[in-house]
Amino acid sequence: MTDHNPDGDDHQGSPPQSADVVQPQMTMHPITYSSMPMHMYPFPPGVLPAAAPRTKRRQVKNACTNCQKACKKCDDARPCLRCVKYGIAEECIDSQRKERQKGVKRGPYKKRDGKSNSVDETIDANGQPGMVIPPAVAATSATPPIPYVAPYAPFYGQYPTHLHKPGEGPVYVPQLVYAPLPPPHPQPMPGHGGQEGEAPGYPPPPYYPIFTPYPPQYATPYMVPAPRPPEGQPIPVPGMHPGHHYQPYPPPHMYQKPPSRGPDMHVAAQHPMVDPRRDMRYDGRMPEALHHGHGK
DNA sequence: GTGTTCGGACCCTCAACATC
DNA sequence: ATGTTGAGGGTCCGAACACA
Repeated sequence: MTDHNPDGDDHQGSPPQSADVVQPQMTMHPITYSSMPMHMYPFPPGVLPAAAPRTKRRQVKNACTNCQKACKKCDDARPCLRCVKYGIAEECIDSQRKERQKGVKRGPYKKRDGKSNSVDETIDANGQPGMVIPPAVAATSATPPIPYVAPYAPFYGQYPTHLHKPGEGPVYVPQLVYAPLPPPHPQPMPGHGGQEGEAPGYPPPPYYPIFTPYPPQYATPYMVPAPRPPEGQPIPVPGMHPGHHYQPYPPPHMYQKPPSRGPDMHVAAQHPMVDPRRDMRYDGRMPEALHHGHGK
């Protein structure tokens, strides 16, 4: 509608692929916030707004036929994560979309009350320009959600915007955001630093996505506030490097196990840093029986 | 406990419409 | 030309169910 996503079809820099296993032709798997419903963003406790507004979920532009049939989350890559997971990568093709019908007459528009819809301004909380409030955010709430409001964020992170168009590079704006969890077993990632064409999607150990979408309750123990930069110093544009934001990794027992339910959750158990509902990983199991015809 | 199905809420796209 | 509106049509969450 009038809303737009603050997070785009972001293609974050990604950890190096491990080509041998699941991704014969690795394409980018936007496993980051693009595949992460915004209501799942990791807020540390105590910082989470009392009544955290439900945030929008992201959708891919075009789901593959398999995901479409199964009504499951797809992603932009082909093969998509889900198809890869179920070993049907070769069947992972874009579904056909109907042509939008034209010539549909519409009645006159209602005027918005109060008229002027000039919402988003690039004025930050200090009254300084530079803090870009994504249109959707600004337009949908009188008080912008936390990630965009505070002059200084409790945590620094990177929030890919949706302001770029296909063909353009993603636009990253330093945002007031909470840092993601680190991987449980940090390992040197060869050539890491966000490589193009990489698939953060299914990193067999030791590779893990930098962004690990976790529900808040599972994402708290090690998140620490990023230090406020010294006076006069610019707010650092955070990289996706855990070292910017985290305390040392906790022992595995400190991880809470996500609620187990459904097949995807099973995968999670093997990859504790993964919220499988948002971000499945290949586990070599057979594909589910894809039901046919949803009749919608 | 794990895997599948699917209703329906949610989201995106984009043509029609409105305003400058 | 540019901005806004809002409906069409797609995505996928999450509850319910089935199965091992």
